[in-house]
Amino acid sequence: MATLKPQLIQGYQIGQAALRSGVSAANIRFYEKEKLIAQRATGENRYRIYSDEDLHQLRFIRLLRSLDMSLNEVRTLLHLDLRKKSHCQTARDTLDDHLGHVRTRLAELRGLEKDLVALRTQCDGQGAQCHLIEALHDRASAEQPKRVKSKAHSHL
Amino acid sequence: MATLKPQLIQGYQIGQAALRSGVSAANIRFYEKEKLIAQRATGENRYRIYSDEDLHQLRFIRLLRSLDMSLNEVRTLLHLDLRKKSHCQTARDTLDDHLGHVRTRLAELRGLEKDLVALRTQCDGQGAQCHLIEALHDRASAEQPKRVKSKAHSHL
DNA sequence: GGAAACCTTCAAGCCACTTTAAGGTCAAGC
DNA sequence: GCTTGACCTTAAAGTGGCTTGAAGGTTTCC
Repeated sequence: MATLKPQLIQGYQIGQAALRSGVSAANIRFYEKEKLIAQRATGENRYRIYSDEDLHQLRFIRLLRSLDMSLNEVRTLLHLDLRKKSHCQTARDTLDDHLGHVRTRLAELRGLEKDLVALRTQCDGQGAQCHLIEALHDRASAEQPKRVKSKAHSHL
Repeated sequence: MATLKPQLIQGYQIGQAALRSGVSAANIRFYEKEKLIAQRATGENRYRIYSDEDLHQLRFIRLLRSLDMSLNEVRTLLHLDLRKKSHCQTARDTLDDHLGHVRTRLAELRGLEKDLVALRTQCDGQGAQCHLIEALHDRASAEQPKRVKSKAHSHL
């Protein structure tokens, strides 16, 4: 059982930081390697030590990732200075861009759902009236090879 | 410029198969390696040759992929016999499973959209009234590290 | 002093491809 | 016959955002 131990004077070891930030230890190391967070390995035994501010940054990253932003978008937002007008603009643009990606993907998925529901009606579940597989093959025959998959932000 | 050349007596080379199926040549080779399609390299010069039936199968795979099914789901559906009742059941289950994934992802994305729109209102675009970055940091502080990312079908 | 529970690095695996490198084959034109 | 260029071949590495595993070091408790 992983538990929340009392804070050390110097800070939290990676396991506690993981527990308290919701970012796994391996993932924290990964973010460090990707330079999303600073290196925190200290001298003596090479254990990483994190402060409450570090925890905040980890939660911030987790929030942006939960909004499905890419690590590059996260990187952009991480280095913003609240006071600069140009940085406000950057934040807004990043958010707008991302909202665009999400809406595009939403439209695609709604189309998918419609297609799948339509296919689903081809099968009554009893076997006697199942034209599902035929329907799939018919569609394949009817398909014209025009479309190109959009690859940007396909992780959505 | 890639064009539709007349069919060879024996069939299509991989480039023509790609053009006519909508699956890229490299991807066709990849599907062969993954055993979604049979090996088609012939004797003399080791060029692959595809028949119209092969093209149909490629289009079938492309259709299922455009419905965002995983290669494993595609594999399942590829080997079904239309006449067997149990296979109808399998097809139906696969489709239902997949519909479930799509709907889950749709719900997630709708939540994301809502969150992003809410954040977006924090910025008026003039800089003077921008609380976007503060809002993001406030959220990070408020977040409780409970959630676990669902990894199954995360490609949706 | 020994076991459990931490921590470390480095490498590989996941998915569905795409891209690159280095080279073989073939038809047309000179 | 020789070149040019458009095909084709394989194998390997890159993409993104992680997770998992191996092999070992450290710390703490009994």
